[in-house]
Amino acid sequence: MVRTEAEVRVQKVQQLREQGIEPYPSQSYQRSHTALEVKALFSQPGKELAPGASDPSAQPLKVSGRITSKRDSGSIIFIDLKDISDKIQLKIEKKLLSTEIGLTFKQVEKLLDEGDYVGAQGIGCRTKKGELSIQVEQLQLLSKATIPFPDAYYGVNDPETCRRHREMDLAGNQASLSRFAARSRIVQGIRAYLCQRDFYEIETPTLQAIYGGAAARPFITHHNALDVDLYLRIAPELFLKRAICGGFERVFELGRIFRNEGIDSTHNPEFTGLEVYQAYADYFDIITLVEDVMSQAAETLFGENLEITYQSQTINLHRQFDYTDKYPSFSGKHWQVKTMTEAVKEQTGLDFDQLSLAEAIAATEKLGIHLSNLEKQSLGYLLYAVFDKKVESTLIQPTFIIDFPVEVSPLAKGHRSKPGFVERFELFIAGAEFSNGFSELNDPQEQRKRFEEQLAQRKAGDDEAHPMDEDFIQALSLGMPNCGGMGIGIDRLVMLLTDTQSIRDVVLFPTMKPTKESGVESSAGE
RNA sequence: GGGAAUGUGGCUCAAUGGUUAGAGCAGUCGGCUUUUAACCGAAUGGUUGCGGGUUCAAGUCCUGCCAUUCCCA
Repeated sequence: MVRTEAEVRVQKVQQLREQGIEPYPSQSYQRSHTALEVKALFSQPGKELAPGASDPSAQPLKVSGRITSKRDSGSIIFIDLKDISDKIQLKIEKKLLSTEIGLTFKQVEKLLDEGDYVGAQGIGCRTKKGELSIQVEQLQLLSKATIPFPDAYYGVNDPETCRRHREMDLAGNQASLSRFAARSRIVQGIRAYLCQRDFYEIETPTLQAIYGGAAARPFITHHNALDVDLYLRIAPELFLKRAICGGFERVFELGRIFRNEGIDSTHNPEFTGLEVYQAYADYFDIITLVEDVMSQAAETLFGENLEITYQSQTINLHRQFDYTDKYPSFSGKHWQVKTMTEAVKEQTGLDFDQLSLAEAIAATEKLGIHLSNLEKQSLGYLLYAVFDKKVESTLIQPTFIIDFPVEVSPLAKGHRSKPGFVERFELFIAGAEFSNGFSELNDPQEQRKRFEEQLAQRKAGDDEAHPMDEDFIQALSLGMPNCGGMGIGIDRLVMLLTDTQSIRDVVLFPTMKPTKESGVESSAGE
C-alpha cells in the first residue's frame, strides 16, 4: 500500500514510464527565454499585453524551470515556473495543449508535482487577472522530483534542515538563493578588481609540512606514500611571501583555510580567506587597499549608497576621515584609524604609554580580566589582552586598529618609530575582526629571532605559537622587497553585506556533526 | 569548556499533568473554464528525537544520551 508522498511520487515515475514518458530524459532542452526575459519582452513599448490578451505576433517562447506551485481549476491549470532569473506563470488549457508532443492534460493534472522540472513552449499572454503568462502548447517533463517539495509559503524554517540539506533551503527560500548568489558576485568582484589592479592570482599548498602564518590549531592528516604527517593550512601567508621573494610584485590568493577550533556563529572550521601582498608598500598603503577591496565588494551589491544595515545597526562604509596631519604619507579619506594604545585608553582609561608592568597587571585585573602567565610577561601581551577583551566588541563602525605589540605579531615589521610595536593593523566592524595586515617583516635575522621567541612561548605552553620555518627564512634571505600584505575574511564580509547573523548561512555546506542518517559513525575510542 | 532554550505527520505550527495528540499547507480521491498562500467536499497520514524514571494518568514533570539554536569563556 502506497502511503507517503515520497512513495506516491516514486510510483508516478513508474506510471509515466508505463505511459511512454521518460521522467529523466537525456536530450537537451534549449529555452529561448528566461522568465525574466519573457517579462522584459512584454514590457517593451508596443509589446505590452492587456489583461485577457495574447501576443498578437504569436512569437513562440520556450522556457524551462521548476514547478513551485500548481493550481488546477478544472479544464485549466496554472503553474508557477521558477528559473534562476525569476518566476513565470504557465497557463495550460485542455483544448490548447498539444495531443501529439509532450504531456497530456491528464498527465499534467495527475502526474506533475511541485519540484518537478519542465520545459514549456507557447506564446505570451496576460490572464484576465493581469498576470503575464505563457499559454502552453507543449509541456515536456525534464526531471521528476520524488520527495516532497518545501512548502510554497513557509519554505523551510528549521535551521538544521536548512544547513544539513542546503538544497532544500535554496529550493524553498528565495532569500537563501539570493544570499549565495550575492556571495558569488562578491567573490567574483574581488577577483576582477584585484586582477584589474595588476595582482596575480596564485595558488599555494593547502597541505603543508609546517603550518604557519597565523596563530591557530591545525588539522593534521597523513600522506601515505611519503609516510609523513601534513597539516591543512591555517593561512597561505608564508608561501605567498615566498612568491614575492621570487619576483612577483603583486599576488593574491582567495581560497579555503582550515582551523581546528570551535564552531560558533562567526567560526566555521573551513572558511575562505583572501590574502594579498604588494611589494614596495607599507601598512598605510595596505589599509587603503583593504578599504578599496571592501568598498568595491559593497558597491557590487549596493552601488553608491554605502550606509548599510547589519543586524539592526547602521554601518557607514563611506570613507570620511582625514589623517594627513597625524600621518603625512597617509593621504585621502579613510575609515577610522586608532592605535591600539589609543583605543584601549579611550575605552578603559588605561594609558599603556605611562604604566609600568606591575601597575598594568594590577589595573588590568581590576577590570575583571583574568590573565594567563603568558599575558603577565610583558606590557605588549597585556595591552593586547585588554584590547581583545574590552575594546574589540565596542568597535561598531569600521575602525582600523594600528600598531600592535611585537609579542603578538611575529611576522610584522618593527614600527618605524615606536620600539616594542609593529606596523600592523586589524579592521573591526560590528565588533568583529574583518581584516589583518602589516608592513611585512623582511629582515631574515629578525624573522629568525621572532620565530625563536615563538618557540619559547610554545615551550611555555602556548600551543598557538608560531613554529620555526627554515624554508621561509631562506626565502627572506634571498631578499624580499619591502612589502605590505593583508587578509580579509570573505565569509564575514559576505555576512556583513548580506546582513546575515551566522557564518553557517553564508557557507553553502557548513561543517555539521554527522548524524546516523548520513551514514557516518563517529570514530571509536574517544 | 560553562549556561539557557528547542526537538510533535513531508512542511509550518497548536495542545493547564487528564477523552482517541489537533489545525493549515503538501500528498490521495472527487468537484470546478482564469488561478496566483486558488477555492469547495471527503478520506488518509503520528512509537511526540532516543533511553530510563515519577504518577492512577506524561507530548507536558525528573534524569541520561543525541542533535540543533542562542549567549558566555
